[in-house]
Amino acid sequence: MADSSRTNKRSSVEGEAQDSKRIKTNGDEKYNPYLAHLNEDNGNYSNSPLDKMHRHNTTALEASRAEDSDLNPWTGRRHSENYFKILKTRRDLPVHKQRQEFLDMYHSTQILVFVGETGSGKTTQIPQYVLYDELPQTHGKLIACTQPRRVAAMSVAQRVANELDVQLGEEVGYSIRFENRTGPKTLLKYMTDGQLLREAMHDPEMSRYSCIILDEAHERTLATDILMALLKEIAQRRSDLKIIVMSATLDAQKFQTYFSLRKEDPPAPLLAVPGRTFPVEIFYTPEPERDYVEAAVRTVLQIHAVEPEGDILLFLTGEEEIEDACRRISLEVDDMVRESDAGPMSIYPLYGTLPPHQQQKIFDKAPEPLKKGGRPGRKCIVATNIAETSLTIDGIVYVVDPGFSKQKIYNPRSRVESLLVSPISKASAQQRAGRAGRTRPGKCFRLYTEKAFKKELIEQTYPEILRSNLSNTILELKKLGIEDLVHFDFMDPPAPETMMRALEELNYLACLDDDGNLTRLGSMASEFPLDPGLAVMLISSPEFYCSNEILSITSLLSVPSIWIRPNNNRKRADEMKAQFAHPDGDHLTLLNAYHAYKGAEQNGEDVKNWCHEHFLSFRHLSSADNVRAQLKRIMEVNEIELISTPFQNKDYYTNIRRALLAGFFMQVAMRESSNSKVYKTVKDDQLVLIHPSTSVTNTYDWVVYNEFVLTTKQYIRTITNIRPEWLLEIAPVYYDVDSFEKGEIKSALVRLNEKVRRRQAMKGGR
DNA sequence: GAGCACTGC
Repeated sequence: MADSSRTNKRSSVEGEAQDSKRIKTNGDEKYNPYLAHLNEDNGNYSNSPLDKMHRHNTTALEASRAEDSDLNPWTGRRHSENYFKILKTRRDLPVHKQRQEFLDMYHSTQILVFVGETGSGKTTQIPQYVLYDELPQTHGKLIACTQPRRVAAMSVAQRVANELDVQLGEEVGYSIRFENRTGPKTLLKYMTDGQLLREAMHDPEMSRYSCIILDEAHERTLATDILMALLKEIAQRRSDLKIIVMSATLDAQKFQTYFSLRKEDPPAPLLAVPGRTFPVEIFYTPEPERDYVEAAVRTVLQIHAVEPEGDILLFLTGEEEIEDACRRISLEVDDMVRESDAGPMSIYPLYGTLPPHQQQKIFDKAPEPLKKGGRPGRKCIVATNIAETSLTIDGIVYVVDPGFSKQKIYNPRSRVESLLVSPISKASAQQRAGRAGRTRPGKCFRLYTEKAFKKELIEQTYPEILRSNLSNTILELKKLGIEDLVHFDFMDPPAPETMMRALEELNYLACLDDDGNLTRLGSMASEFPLDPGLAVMLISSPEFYCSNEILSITSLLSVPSIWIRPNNNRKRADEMKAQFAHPDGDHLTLLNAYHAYKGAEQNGEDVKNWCHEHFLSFRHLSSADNVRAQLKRIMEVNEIELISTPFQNKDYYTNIRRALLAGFFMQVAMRESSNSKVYKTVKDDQLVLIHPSTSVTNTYDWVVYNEFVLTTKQYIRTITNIRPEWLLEIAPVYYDVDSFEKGEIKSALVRLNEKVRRRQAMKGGR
């Protein structure tokens, strides 16, 4: 059956392929097979086994033959010995057995859903199967495979380049922020999902690609969700574009249903490949645990006492909890070694803000027995969710899962994103358990009851799109040409209130006009990889004669904090920070620190050392520098002037403070009353305190703040003193007195208006 | 007088 349908299609497909050969698709003669002989190192298409293959009508056998040949069909060079070694292991992967089945399905449909568990080889193999069927060199369109994380895009691209026996950056490449390793010969490109989205803003039809593979779609990152919706639309206009959605098994059906293009269409076809993992035995507690950290520590010690050799992975929710648990485990293990001859244990904390060299330590070997023939040592890693997806550690046999993680939640009413310790989902619990079975059969100890697992845990973690502020997303979608956001076909549509809040904010920022259309400012703002407020501030900054400085501040605000404050040296760190402090605000303090850093660099100092001495993060300062360079390029393209007020000019800092308001006029707070430390945010009247990390010692009546943080109390963090008159001048629409509820802020604005009017009248009278 | 789940452009 399958064979005859393939033969039937052959004629028409062949016609297409020849057509596309005649057309020079991308203006680069290297891609035109008729000119290929002019190109010495790329001229083997005419003898290549690929020549006999017909696009969208190839077989697994043909591909295998091409792969087996002495000459590399993609480069014309002789295959290395290593290539054949790798080829052999590739053919042992579970996915290999289904290559023909995959091709049959790929040929018969425009969109297909592919599920494969870890170890199936889907991320490396499927794009290569597609490559041997798409034959991109005949028509010049690329194959893209997206990943949620940069490291994955880089390492998988390297792996696949090795498998195909080509140089990374040539036929196989990757593209991530700050690094594009692709070239004119590139046929297969790994990239982050965010990067593809950014490309789409300039190429909304994604016309450079003939096939787009979305990997790890089950993670449901914001970018993946937008891409899915976008691709679903594009697919209806571009019948030549193929789409593969790759996911873990659990939610395959949801993807299938979603990717049925029209209501009357059947669900998108599904291909499933088994993974290669070992069984993991699950244990539950008979009763709910009151204190999960305590229970987790106890469980780890118990494993160490009675279970055979094998490393332990414990999931907790954050840095503090992890460091605390590590200390407690370490003390107890010392006792066990002394009292009951237990084996040694190395304990490693693991969380995202840990510097990379400390993260690397988790890959150290487990310790040797203390004496010859003694009880074996083991490794215990205490990690956040980072070990659930981003980092895989081989050798884990025991997983301890208390069932919690910190999750971002967004409250559209108060417009606050915050982190909350919440129960994980079933999918997460399953993923965590799976970490125990990567190298041999393992055990997972869940510190909750089986009933709680079945009845209380939700199936899937809510996708990010339902838990985020969408201002940035909405701006991107407008730039992508989506007019009707209300009917835009998201897999999980965000709450209308979240959308309304985003539209409202973008309207106040003048990125959208009153009809919801993208303005010139909005279009320009979308070019920057920044939140809309920051982008608008940056674009407006030449009007305040300080775009150089605002560019620096913007970069510093878009990287993690540059201030280091070690627990054992807080005082010294604070003293150092005070050296950079500007009395008027933290934004200016940041700028001072950055200028000092650049100064040290220009003086030829050892900057790493200089940062260390000044309790500044070299890592984050240099990444701010990277961001600055990228933003600067975008400014130049958009002809946004780079200017400074001379430092000697008395308005140097005033201009910067005023410029901050151009993007952050909605993030202003007024002191509740003189002699109070409590502030009230404008319009939404939240009572807040200034975050203790501030370098500002004076108490000002009006401040602009960078972020609202909800922890033990409500704080505003990174603040700068402003004059309220500036608000009337810079954001007159937002500060229209009539739009304010009755209260202190409204009265203050009324008084302010009168003052301004009096002053103008006096000027006019003179 | 706090804290920083994790990504990404």
